[in-house]
Amino acid sequence: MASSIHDLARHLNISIGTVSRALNGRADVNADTRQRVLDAAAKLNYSPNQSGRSLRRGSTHSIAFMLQPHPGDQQYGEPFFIPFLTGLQAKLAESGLDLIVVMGAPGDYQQERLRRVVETRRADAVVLAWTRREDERIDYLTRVGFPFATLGRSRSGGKSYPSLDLDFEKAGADAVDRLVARGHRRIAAIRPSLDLNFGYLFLAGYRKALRRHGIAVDPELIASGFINEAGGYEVTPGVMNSKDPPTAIIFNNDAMALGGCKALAEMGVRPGHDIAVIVIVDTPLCRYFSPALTGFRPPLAPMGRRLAEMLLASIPAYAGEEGPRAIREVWPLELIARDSD
Amino acid sequence: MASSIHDLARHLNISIGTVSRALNGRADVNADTRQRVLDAAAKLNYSPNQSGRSLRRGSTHSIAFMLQPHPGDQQYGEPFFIPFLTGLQAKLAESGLDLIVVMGAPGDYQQERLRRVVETRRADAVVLAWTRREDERIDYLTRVGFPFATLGRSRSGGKSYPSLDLDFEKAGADAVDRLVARGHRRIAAIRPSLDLNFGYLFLAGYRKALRRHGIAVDPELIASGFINEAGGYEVTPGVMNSKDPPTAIIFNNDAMALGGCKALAEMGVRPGHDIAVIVIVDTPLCRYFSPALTGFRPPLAPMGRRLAEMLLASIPAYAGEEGPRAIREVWPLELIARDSD
DNA sequence: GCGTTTTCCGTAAACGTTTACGACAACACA
DNA sequence: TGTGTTGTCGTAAACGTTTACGGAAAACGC
Repeated sequence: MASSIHDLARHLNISIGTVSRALNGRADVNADTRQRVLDAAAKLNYSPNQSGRSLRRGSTHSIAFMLQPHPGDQQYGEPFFIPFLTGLQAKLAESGLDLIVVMGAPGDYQQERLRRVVETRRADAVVLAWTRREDERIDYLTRVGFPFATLGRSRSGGKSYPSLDLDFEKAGADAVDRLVARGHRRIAAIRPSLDLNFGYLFLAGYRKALRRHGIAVDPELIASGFINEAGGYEVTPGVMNSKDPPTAIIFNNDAMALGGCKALAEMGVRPGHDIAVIVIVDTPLCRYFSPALTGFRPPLAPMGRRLAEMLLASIPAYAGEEGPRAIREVWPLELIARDSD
Repeated sequence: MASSIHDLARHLNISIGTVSRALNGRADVNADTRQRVLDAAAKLNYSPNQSGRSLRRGSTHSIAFMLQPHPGDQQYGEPFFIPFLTGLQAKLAESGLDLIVVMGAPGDYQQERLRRVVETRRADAVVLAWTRREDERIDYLTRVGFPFATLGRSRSGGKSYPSLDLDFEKAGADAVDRLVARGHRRIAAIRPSLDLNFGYLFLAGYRKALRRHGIAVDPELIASGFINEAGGYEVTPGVMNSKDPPTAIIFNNDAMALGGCKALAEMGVRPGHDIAVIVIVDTPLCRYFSPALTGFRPPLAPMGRRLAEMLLASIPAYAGEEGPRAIREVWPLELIARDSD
């Protein structure tokens, strides 16, 4: 059914070696025969068998992105990644690479899946997201020497791999600065319960800025929950019912903010009027919420493109003349002022 | 670095044929040697090279899901699919199959990517989502005889392939019934502009129910926009400014509803007070919105599992004794009453 | 004219599996 | 003792590529 390189060779009465060389643009083939091969390939609708090619070349020509629902996030997922993946895909496609997203079951933190991808050599490299402070995936990949890049930083694995992250620490501090400038002194922080590194960084920036303003950090104003609507909803009443309630809340992401605002509404407190709200990782949801939520919008698609570049630059086969190198970048996060603070 | 079947054979002093048979659980191998092979495989951390295996078997042991941002939906994506994919993955994993998600660039409607997957034999079957009324992807796949299943119906391709869909027509009608029972006669419908089949079905149900109640369908109350927040936001003022404005709006999905509610808020009309709102495809967003939006929640994870079963049942190699068959199902959509209508 | 280089192409091995086939031993049965 | 059966294993081919190697013919230098 599908035509192979042998079909082409038979059809043209030449050897398969020549066909392969013609197709792969090698120099030692007559311009004339090359054209004939190309024409025949188009006519017979030939495209190379991926398995045969990978087997021989020892590379799959594809990059894997690990995607996995979090525990406590069974119901819906993270729209965050789609534009990121779009950018990633676009850049990889320019180098003729395919992006495959491998799904895992919720909760098992990818170790199993990751091993499977690596050991069955399903991809030439992987991209990790939602890095943790100490990340066993990173340890594993560096240990076995498998190429990878991360969206987000980690303390694991040294500086040997490319990574791209947003400056959540600065965003946390900026949010505090903005709120303090508007007269707030009681500022709550709501972050994910998992040890995701961006939650940690955000909190570090929050703490630092508070201290800089001479405001004591009050543990009662810091809460953590699942990184979704339910998490924000469950955790917000706790900080509101503290002895000295906050006049402002910073949420780590949009879903938590949505849940939190629901809880606030049920308590009769209106975001933007009775309390200020800022969200760190903002999405279109924030813009279309009422009141529109002030937040920091990540440039996801450009980040995807850039991380693809960085990954490629770290792999000997794709790195340019400068040779392979592990680029690490941290991008600023820009505040978009809206109506909620 | 990675151990092959030859390494195992050398290590155990037996032939590669026997090793392979032992690993694959064939009958003609001594129970004793089988155990030794299994032990050695575990010890040497062996796992089969996917390319070699696919090449020989002629199958990749993986199923592809095509994911692609829509035009006009550049910025963020559709969280809808994550739980669906989780269910799909879980079921496929039980049969030892991998799920790979192949990303495309926004807007090109997958044709190119799909051809690539099929022609390079990257997967044994594909799963399509967001089916259109006439769907060239389906035409293509039936034409070349490549196995597939769809989430959603289509008029293309006859009844030769498995499909699972939700009863959007009934949901549309149910929404109208509910609103009419509560005294509404001016009911607007806001749906996606693309010819996605679920938008079409929803509108058909809406029309039918309206007629059943003796209410004329007013074209001014029907609008279509991009299937995201921006789409709902842009289109809602139009129907509100019609000569005889609606007292109720049915949105096709949560993102459009969010954008629409934003537009309503800016016009000073409050969902749940001044106007009734129902959304057809509801997500956690609807629950945590204020007011909580009445909607129809799709059981996404079970749908994923079921579609995997149906796909497997349609492929000779995986179908049971009944032989391959194309199961088609339409599931009911259950209304969850909340505060917005 | 001869020797040397260049151009182009065919041959065959290799990548890691799976599997049809046959070989051999052990055993059963007459 | 001969014949057939059963259990276990090795051999080798095959899947579709890529590529090192060598060879034939053409082109070139003198």
